[in-house]
Amino acid sequence: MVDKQEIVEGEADGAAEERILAAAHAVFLKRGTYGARMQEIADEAGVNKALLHYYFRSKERLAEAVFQHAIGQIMPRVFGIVGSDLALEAKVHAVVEAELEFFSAHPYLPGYVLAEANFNPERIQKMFARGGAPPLGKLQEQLDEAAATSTMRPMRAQQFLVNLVSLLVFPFAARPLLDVLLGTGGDGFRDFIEERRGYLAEFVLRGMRP
Amino acid sequence: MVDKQEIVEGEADGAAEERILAAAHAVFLKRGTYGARMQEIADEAGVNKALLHYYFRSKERLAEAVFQHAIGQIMPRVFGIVGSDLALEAKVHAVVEAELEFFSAHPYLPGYVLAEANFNPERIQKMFARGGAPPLGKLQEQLDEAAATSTMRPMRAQQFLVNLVSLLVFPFAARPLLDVLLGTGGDGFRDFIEERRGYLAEFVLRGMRP
DNA sequence: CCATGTACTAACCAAATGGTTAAACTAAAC
DNA sequence: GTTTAGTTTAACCATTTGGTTAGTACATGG
Repeated sequence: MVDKQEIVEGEADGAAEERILAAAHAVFLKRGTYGARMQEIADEAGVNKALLHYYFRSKERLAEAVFQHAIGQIMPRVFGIVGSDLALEAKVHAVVEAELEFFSAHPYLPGYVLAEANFNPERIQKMFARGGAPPLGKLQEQLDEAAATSTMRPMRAQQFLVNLVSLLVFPFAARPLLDVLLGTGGDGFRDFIEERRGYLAEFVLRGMRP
Repeated sequence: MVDKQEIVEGEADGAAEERILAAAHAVFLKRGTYGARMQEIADEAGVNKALLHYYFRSKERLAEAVFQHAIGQIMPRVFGIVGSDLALEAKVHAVVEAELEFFSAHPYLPGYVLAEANFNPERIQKMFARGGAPPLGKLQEQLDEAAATSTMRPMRAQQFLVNLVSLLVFPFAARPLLDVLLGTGGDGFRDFIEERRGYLAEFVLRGMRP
């Protein structure tokens, strides 16, 4: 048994399958699930269209794999921070860093995920049917503690997290709009985001002050 | 020339055209532009499919009409407030009220607009090519004034507006996700939004404090 | 009452699209 | 060398989809 080497038509290992998934990721994120064409994905992967169905039975299944892969890259990180033992302030800073860094590297992702969630809500329900909720227990304790000592105003963890995530995700999801409405084309947008990186965490925490 | 009266097959006035636009609005918002089917729009409007092409030449044109109609309902309102002579605090409160009220009545709209902007950025560029930018001059003056008197931290109007809009729009755009992740189904979401209505304006303003 | 322009529809069409099939190629097992 | 099992493809298919066409119905205006 050769451990992963050169192959002629069969390239290598699971290379074709991975290339298909990567190509599907690119095409789905750019065009959306309904706008994406199986042929375009095949072309992008340098593979016959039938092979897509060989590895992923249908477009629907392929879309599921891509969606799960997409959210699987960022949601666990954020949930990990939120549920950690970090202090409240540290959590906010950590989430800001994690999301801005990640979305800067994957700018199309937020728009894709939101669109998919809106036009295919059944998939969301199906995927998160069991155990997809963020670990808000610890966060709520911290918020309650801060409220008890009058360090912060009382707030539900859900609201707190949504506020934080809103400020981080929205600019990426609305990027095409911001580019034209605010004139943040190309580098302008990157600068815009960098500016936010510098103040967003404190902005959110200040908003909690009594 | 009869000034707009009853017609037999032609229902009345421009009723058919309006019904088509309304149906298109409903279907496009629910399924997205690529997911929408001309036949479904025709059915929803109770009209032959050919009539869609009679009034709007193509799906693309119909989509443009729907999109323009969609953003034309809310953007001018917000821009009006932002560019008005209201005091900074009043502007924030007014925008919060205006957007939460509007999006509560049109919950699908944010998701649709963002998806459309992402998967069809050319349309955005084309539509806002000339004169679509928000009037930030006045707002920036107010922010500068507040910063000069150390009432608020300095901030660019763009950042300020994006922060405000992020907090207002994101929950609606991400509603299917929040419903399942936070368990805000049906009434839960409405309550969630009502809670925000009570504190968001002050939250944003507090975030600006020095 | 006939010509006219507008609104509307049934039937149709070509292209695109997701999906299938049968065969070919490859590497490893025997 | 032959078999076997996993990959990969060219060709094909049924259906869907946006769009067109030819014609009908009808109110109006001459």
